[in-house]
Amino acid sequence: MADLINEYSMHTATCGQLRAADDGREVTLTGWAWHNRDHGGLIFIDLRDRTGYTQIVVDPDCVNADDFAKAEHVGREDVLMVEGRVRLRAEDAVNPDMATGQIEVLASSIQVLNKSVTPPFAIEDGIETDETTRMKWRYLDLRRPEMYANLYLRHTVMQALRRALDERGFLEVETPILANSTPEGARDYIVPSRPNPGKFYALPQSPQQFKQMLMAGGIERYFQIARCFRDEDLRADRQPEFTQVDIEMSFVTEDDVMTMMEGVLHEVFAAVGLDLPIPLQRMPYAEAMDKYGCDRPDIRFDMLLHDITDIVRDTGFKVFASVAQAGGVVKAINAKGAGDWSRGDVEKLASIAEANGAKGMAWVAFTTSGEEKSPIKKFFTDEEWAALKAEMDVEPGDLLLFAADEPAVANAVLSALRLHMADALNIPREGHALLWVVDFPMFKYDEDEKKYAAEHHPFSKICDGDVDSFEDDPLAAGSYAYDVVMDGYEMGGGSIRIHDPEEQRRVLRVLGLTDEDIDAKFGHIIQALSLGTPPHGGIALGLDRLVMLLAGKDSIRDVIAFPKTSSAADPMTGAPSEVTARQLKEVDLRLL
RNA sequence: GGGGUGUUAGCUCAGUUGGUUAGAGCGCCGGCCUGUCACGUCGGAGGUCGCGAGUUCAAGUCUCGUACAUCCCGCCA
Repeated sequence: MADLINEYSMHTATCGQLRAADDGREVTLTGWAWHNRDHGGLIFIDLRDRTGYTQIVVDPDCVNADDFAKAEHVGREDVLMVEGRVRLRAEDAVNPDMATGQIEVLASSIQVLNKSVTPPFAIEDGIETDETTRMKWRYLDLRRPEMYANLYLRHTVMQALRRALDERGFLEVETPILANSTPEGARDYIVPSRPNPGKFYALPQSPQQFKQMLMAGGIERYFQIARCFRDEDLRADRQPEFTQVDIEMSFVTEDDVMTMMEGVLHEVFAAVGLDLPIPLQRMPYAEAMDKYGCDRPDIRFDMLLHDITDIVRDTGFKVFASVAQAGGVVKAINAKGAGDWSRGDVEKLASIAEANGAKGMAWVAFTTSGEEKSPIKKFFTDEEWAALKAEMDVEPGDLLLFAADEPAVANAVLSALRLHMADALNIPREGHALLWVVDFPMFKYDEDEKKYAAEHHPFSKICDGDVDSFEDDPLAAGSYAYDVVMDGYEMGGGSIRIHDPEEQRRVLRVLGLTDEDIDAKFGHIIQALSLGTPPHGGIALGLDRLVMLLAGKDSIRDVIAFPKTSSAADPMTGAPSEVTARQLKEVDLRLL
């Protein structure tokens, strides 16, 4: 074994990097047997490592009988060490689709370092194997070149972030994983504390409080590539643990944070070969909601929402008129190119509208042959119809889809339909589009809980013009918060924080906390603010989402080495699992 | 918590109106093969049709329940 280790250290080449210029080199290659083509008297083995693959030629005239016999029985994913000589391929044997296709390695010896049983799925790009199967044998999945490329991309992004932030004077500081439960926000993952029976840590939903304490501690510029935990249901872009690039700065304005972030992102994009034009567009929250129906608009295509409430306020179509007169809104999108869809296909869209809270979905189709097909046209006057067509810029081939409801529902419905129609109509969404969404409201009203909640989080600073009286009309108060949106995803968000202890206390009171709650849960923050915490602000980027989008994937699972399934389980390790009675007793817990 | 889709060979899937012995491609095993690169070719093995009930003379197929996966709504300060 010692000899083998020494031989490993004598590697002279990797499988993916040999070229015609290497002709004649004696090399030692290690890797996995990928494809094996046994021609009886001559055997080809594609040997793969993380850099690519090379064709090994096993000729009985060049290896001993033992090694030839080994080559005959090489199976997929066997781990090999091959010694041999690089040689140019004959002209008609060159493989132009292969990076190393100019050459091959004529083996002089073959060692099998480890046999593999037949793998449960092919180690190839583009496989359509079920994700659970891939996750159960994740180490095999990671051998696939595209998965290595995803992790390499992630690495490149992380290194570029570290470099860019270091150059700007940021200190990388680690904050606790065993933290405190917070009353606001997502459900916590909790961890029992053995020395403190009946008490629990919470895994951090973000390092938010710690990074503010670091500002109180005079660090001034902090960052961390931080693991965050939220015990909420999963999505394609949500895992129970995920990674934030967490950043905080003292003595800054919104503009300072956004400008700094633009510079960092520009360098990150450059590191992966992309040009990110900066400064980024800044869109007020209200405009995003008005035109796109959501606060994370994909601005790579239009199909904007139009407010037609005024046009239909007195129309004979009672659904529209009653919503308009009751203070709701009637909005519409124009899906150009869907005007010839069958009635059945159009009506199937109603299920998307209903999934987002609509009671129904009105539509008008303008066929390319000039017909106007709609169940609602008969209710409109000629003037209303003309105004509608003018507002929606109607041409033959258009399909109008309507939502009439309270603004939040109408926006949600049309936002979902807009994205669906962009997919259905193959509207190009290539490249990347980033923008800032700014001017967020401080509060929203939670109808279920019958109380106010923070739109971003309760540490965001309230706009100067609203700060004296936000208790009177919380929903009217703005905050110095900003999101960075990429390709229709919320890729990051941040704010200038409250540094006045009384303002912080007032905000928490609006959220329904008593002074006792505030002292118990946020006393350390209030106290820090009263002890010379500088004005500060920051941002957190969703690293998984950023890398996912840069990799062109639609799930963050593809850019996380060991992700979890939709039930937050790991099919490979079996986590989560039961613990022993003794373990429970040690932390003073009993299962119900 | 709710809705959609799915679960058949190691992998990806097909399986008609409920009907006899459940198929294909790839992979796997064996034979042949000295220029292939998704090698070719000949042969072979491989199935508790997710699980549990029910209807029926008969269930992969119909009904109910359930588990898991995946997408979405709620949720995610």
